[in-house]
Amino acid sequence: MQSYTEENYLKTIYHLAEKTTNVQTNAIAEQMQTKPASVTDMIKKLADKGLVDYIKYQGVTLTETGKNTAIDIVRKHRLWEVFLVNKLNFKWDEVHDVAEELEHIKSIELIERLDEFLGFPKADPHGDPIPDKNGRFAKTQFIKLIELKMGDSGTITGVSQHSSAFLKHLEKLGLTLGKQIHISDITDFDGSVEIRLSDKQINISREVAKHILISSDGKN
Amino acid sequence: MQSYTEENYLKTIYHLAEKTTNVQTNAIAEQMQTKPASVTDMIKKLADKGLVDYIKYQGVTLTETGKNTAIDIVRKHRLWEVFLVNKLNFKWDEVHDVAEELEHIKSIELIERLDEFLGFPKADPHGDPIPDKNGRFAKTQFIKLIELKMGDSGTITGVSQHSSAFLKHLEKLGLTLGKQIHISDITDFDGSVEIRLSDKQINISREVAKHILISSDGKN
DNA sequence: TTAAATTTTTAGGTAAATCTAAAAATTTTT
DNA sequence: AAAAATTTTTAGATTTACCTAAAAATTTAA
Ligand SMILES: [Mn+2]
Ligand SMILES: [Mn+2]
Ligand SMILES: [Mn+2]
Ligand SMILES: [Mn+2]
Repeated sequence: MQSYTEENYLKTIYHLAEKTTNVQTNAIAEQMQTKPASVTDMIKKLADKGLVDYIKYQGVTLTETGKNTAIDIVRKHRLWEVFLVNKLNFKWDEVHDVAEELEHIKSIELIERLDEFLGFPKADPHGDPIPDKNGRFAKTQFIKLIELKMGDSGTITGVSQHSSAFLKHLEKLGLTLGKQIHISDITDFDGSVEIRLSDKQINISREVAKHILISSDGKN
Repeated sequence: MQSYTEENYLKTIYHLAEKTTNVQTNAIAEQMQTKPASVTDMIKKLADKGLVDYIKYQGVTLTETGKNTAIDIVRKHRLWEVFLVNKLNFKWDEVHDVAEELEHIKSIELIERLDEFLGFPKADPHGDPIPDKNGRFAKTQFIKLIELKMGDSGTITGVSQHSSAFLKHLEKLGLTLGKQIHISDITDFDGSVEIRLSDKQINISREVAKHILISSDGKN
C-alpha cells in the first residue's frame, strides 16, 4: 500500500517517462513543486519498495510493479474526470484539481463500479485514454495541430496542456473535442495557423497549435 | 484548512457530543483507535486553532467554527454514501469505509453539485439526516424499537449501529428502511420482540431491537 | 476522608515528508 | 583537458502525527 505522496511521485515519474527515457531528479522536483533533495529522499524509498530502479546520478525508471501502480492512478484520475464532467456538469478546465485528490481513494470496488456507471469510457474530457482495469489502453496516435500542412483536415481529439487558462481559451475559440478542422492557411509572418471550422474561420498562435492534438482524416 | 486527521477528530468529537455533553479524552481515543496521549496532543492543537474549547482534565467541546466544520464533514460523508448506494449500487453495509475517505475531498463546488445530482437527499442509506449546505438539518425524532410496547406500529427510519454484520443481518430479516412494522408480542423469557411485517412474522433479539429506529405511526 | 482506581497529561522519542545549505558528481563550455 | 555550469546527493533540521512510560489530577470506593 502506498501513501498519497508515493502515488503522486509514481504518477509524475510515469508521465515524465512518456517524454524522456530516463527521468531526472530535477524534472520530478519541478513537476511535484518540491526540492531536488526531497525527490532524492523519496526515490530511495521507492527503490527500496521495488517500485523504481535507481542508480545514483542516473535518474529513475519505473519497475513493472511501479508502472502498474502508476497506470492505476492515472485510470482513477481520468475516470473521476469523466464523472465530474459527464455527471456533475463541471467544465473540462475545472476538473483537474479535484481529480488530483479523488485519484487517491483506495477501493477497487469503487473504481470498477464507477467505470461501469460511466459506461466504460475510453477517453477522459481532455482526450486522454483511460486504461482498463488490467491497465491496458491503446497508445493513441495523435498529431500535433502545429505539424499539419496547409490543406490538411482532421478532428480535435486531445490536448497536451491541461491548464485552465489554455482550456478556457480553446473553449472560447470553439476548439473542443470532436470538432472537425481544416487548415486553410499558415501565416508567413508569425507561423500562426488559420483554421476553418464548420461555421467559422479563426486564427490561432503557434503556441496554441502546439498543444492541440489531431486525429488526421488525411489530406483532402 | 484542516488536515485529514484534524477533520476526523472534529467529526469524532461531534458524534460523541451527541451522547454526552463534555467529551472525554479516553472516549475520543477509543473511537479514533489511538492512544489518550495522542488525543491530548491533538486537542491542544485544535484548541490553538480555535476549533474546540478545552480545559485540562475537563474534556472538550466544539466551538461554533469547530462544530460547523464537523457538520460539513458529516454532510459530505452522508452525501457520498447516498451516491454509492443510489448510483453505484453498493449495499448499505458496504459504504462506510469508502465514505470515510471521500468525506475529506476538499471542494465546495464538488459537494454542491453532488448534492444536486443526487436530488438533494434528506437522509443517507442508514436513515441519518443530511445537513444542507448551511449546516441545517432537522433533528429527527426517532424511537428505539426496543422502547415500543406490544401493539405499537411504526416505520423503520434508521439504525444506530453501522457495522456491516448488523446491517447484513437486518437485510436478511427484511428489516430495511421504510418497512412498516407492528409489535405483535414481547417474549417474557428473554425480552425478544415478535414483529409482524406486511408479509411475515419474525422474532428479533433485544440487542437487535435496541439499534433499530422507528418513526412511530402511533398505536393502532 | 483516606485509599484505590481511573483518567488525563507530560516527557521524551519515532517515522514520514519536507526543507536549506553545502558537498560531490556529471555535463557542458572554453 | 581544465574550468564553469549544472545536476544530484548528503547532512542536519523541522513539522505532523503518532507512540510508551511515568507523573499528576480526578473520581470512586472503602
Ligand atoms: Mn494526486
Ligand atoms: Mn485529463
Ligand atoms: Mn474520515
Ligand atoms: Mn451513514
